[in-house]
Amino acid sequence: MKPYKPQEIEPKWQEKWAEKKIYQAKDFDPKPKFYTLIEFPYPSGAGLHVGHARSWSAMDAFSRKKRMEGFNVLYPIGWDAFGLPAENYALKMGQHPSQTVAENIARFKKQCQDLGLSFDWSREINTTDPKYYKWTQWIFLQLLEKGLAYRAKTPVNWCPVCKTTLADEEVLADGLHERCGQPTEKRQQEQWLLRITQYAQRLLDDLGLVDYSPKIAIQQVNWIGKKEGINIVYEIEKMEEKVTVFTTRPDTNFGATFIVLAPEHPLVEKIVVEEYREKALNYVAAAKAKTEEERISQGRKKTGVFTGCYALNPLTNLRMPIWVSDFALMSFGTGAVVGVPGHDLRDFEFAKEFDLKIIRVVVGPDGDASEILKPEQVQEQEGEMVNSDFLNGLSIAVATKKMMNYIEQKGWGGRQTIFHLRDWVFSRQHYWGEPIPIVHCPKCGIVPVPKKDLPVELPFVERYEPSGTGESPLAKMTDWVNVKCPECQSPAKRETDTMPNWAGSNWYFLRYLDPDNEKELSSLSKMKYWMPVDIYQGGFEHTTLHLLYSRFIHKFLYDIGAVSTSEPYAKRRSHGIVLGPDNRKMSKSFGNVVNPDEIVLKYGADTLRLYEMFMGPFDQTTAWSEKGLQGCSRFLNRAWRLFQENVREEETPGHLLKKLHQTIKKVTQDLEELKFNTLVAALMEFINDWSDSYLSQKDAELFTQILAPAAPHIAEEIWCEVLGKEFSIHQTGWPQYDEKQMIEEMTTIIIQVNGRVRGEVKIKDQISKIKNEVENEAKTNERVVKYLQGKKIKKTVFVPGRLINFVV
RNA sequence: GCCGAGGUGGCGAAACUGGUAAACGCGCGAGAUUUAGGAUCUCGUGCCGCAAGGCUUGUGGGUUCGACUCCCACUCUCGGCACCA
Repeated sequence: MKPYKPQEIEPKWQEKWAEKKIYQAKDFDPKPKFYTLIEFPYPSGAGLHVGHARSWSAMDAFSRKKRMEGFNVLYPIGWDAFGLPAENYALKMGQHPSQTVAENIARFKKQCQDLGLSFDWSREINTTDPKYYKWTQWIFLQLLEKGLAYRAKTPVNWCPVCKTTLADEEVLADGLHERCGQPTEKRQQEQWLLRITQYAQRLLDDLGLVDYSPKIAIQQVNWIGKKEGINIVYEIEKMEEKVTVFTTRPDTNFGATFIVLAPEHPLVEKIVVEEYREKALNYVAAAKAKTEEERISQGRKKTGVFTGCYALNPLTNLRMPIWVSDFALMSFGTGAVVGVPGHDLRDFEFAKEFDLKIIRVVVGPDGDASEILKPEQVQEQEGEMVNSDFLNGLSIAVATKKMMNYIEQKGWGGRQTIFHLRDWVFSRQHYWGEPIPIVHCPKCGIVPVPKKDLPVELPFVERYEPSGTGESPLAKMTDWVNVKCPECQSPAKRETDTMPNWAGSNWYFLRYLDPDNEKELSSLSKMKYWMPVDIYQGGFEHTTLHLLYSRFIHKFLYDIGAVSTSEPYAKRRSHGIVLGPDNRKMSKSFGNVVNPDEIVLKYGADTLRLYEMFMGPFDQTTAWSEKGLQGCSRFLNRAWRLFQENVREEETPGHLLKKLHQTIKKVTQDLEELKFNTLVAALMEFINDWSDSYLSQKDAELFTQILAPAAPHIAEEIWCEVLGKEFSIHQTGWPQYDEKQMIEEMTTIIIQVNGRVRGEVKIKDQISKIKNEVENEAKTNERVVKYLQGKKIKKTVFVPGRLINFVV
């Protein structure tokens, strides 16, 4: 028998697959299309990660099955090569990013090919290719033209290590930069922003049109953070000015006792009375100077200053002191809060700190109607209104509606919907990104580069370290920066900020459809054929980053008629990450990184692919185990041997034929549902049965076919070299299972007494469905008899073909 | 605090619409083969017990003839969000 040598057979078939171009997708093919998308990688210096290998080989198996089922499958890949990590890596290597990126791409590509992934390489794209980013820039100009890109001086997140601004989505909950892990700061800086907020409602609503796994959809809903409330305008005593607050709980307004303004609120300056002025302005200055980190480190301890003015609560005629405190955020609502200390814990803490009046207007389910003195008494959620005139006795929900109507009728305010989602900070002060195609002219102002002059190519610079001054390194390139204004021809300067790394990934899946198009980002007819993406597989960490951004951009492109669908991805699933053998995140510093190259060299790509699918549920985080890998290697070796020794020129025995059809069914279903772990288990179960038996040539072919998606090389080798079939197995059809072959002639019926298993009986399948027959059989069962002796059977529960339960 | 996911053998995990809990793999034990190791093959392997039998899906309760699965309460772990009005 020939030994199984993956190191010999794998490269052989990889070459032949490439030569025969069997994985190329065909535009406009009459077969039904299927577009499988994986997140294209950033080609890091570390090379392919076993995490990449996991999701790509699983989706490869999925795509291979789709192809065999007769779909015209598009499974493409490209490179997301702009951005901070690429720049940082190049700096570390002392090379230009264009060089390191090219090297890294070459390595990644080789690694993908060594894994035998069925990507359509004819459609490979690279976001740093000027022919590609021409269209990234074109999209920016379209956004500008439609007023969705604008410049503003806003507080932005700043990473002092990477020396650049960041989007909110790039800053983690504890204020750390998601890429480098260092603390970020807030800075005021003139920035390009994109009005993603204008699409907030549609991004929310249209989640109903797509099939995203619930946790992805829910996280997007939370991030968009729609809140419906009301803006209430209060008169300020002895002043012209009025103060507007946003609240979702107007029902508690009979309990409102004070107002708090954010330190940045423009009203502070105007209304603060002389006596308190100095103290207040000092507080404002101090609050503005605080970093995020400092604010967080103070915890919930409330600080603040009084302005000396009072707003009037029209419901109660109560004079509500107006305070300034940094717990009110200028970036949320109107930057002003009405304090209801009895029914909001934060307001309570503030009132306690500064000895402000507390009124109870809700009695909770505990019935406590006493004066509110302790935080535990603050009833925020449920209860019945009290001390609230026309609201008394109503539930919170009813009272809220009633009060909203009342306020609107009285003309004190109007309903307002707000979102947590912020506009997207879209400029970075770095070299390695798409130049923003803008010219700043002293006469004409902001002038877009004419579309015929795109792309604005990134100039080659020797020194591209970030300056840290808030200016992009491109600013030093005077030759490049100084241009004539496209409008008036007078001397002007180019925009030197570049786009964030998310820019190129907003629309890359459209470019795969038409990678060489020089006239448009992708042709409408090709989009009409291929779009939407049928399944998009990626990391959960991109839910509120890339996934949300690209939906926004796609909707915009749809609105201007540049794409054919309103949503880019029909279905989205995420996968779990692969941890190191020590159960920690793989990282150089832990020394627990597993390199796929070494695994391929030692065990072969098929073993690696199989193990990555087998290691655990696809959407769940799992630790790497070399032992588990060996189990998969053994499986392939056993299968290899069985194909050589246990295939006969005879009909397959009945029990094994039945198992084969059951396995075909299981593999078919599991692949469709992305249950890769149980699909591999099913294949293993089958060969365990096969090892005591034999298959006919015809049935051995069927098994090879269902093995092919998961282990494509060994399947091809067996197909062509052992079974003597024609190249290629991956272009054959998908086996159909035959329900008739799966029928069992004998069924095991479980016998229970009082719900406890007391015995079992094997009987003919037809008989197992007849109650009387089974009951007689069961009552005389040797093991069961003693449990029934001397007892009276009160009830008999019979599940046809499954079990019988005597209740005594 | 809020939102989400999860807790099953020594380990990774299975279990359809409520119907034999632990499939498959790892590990472990015994044996075969081998000069030895490794590899391979065979058998065994949830826990307690010599056995009969009993116990077992984070904890406590409930519904049911029957619960990993459904309901209620609690608890722990992980992911996300958070002075968000």
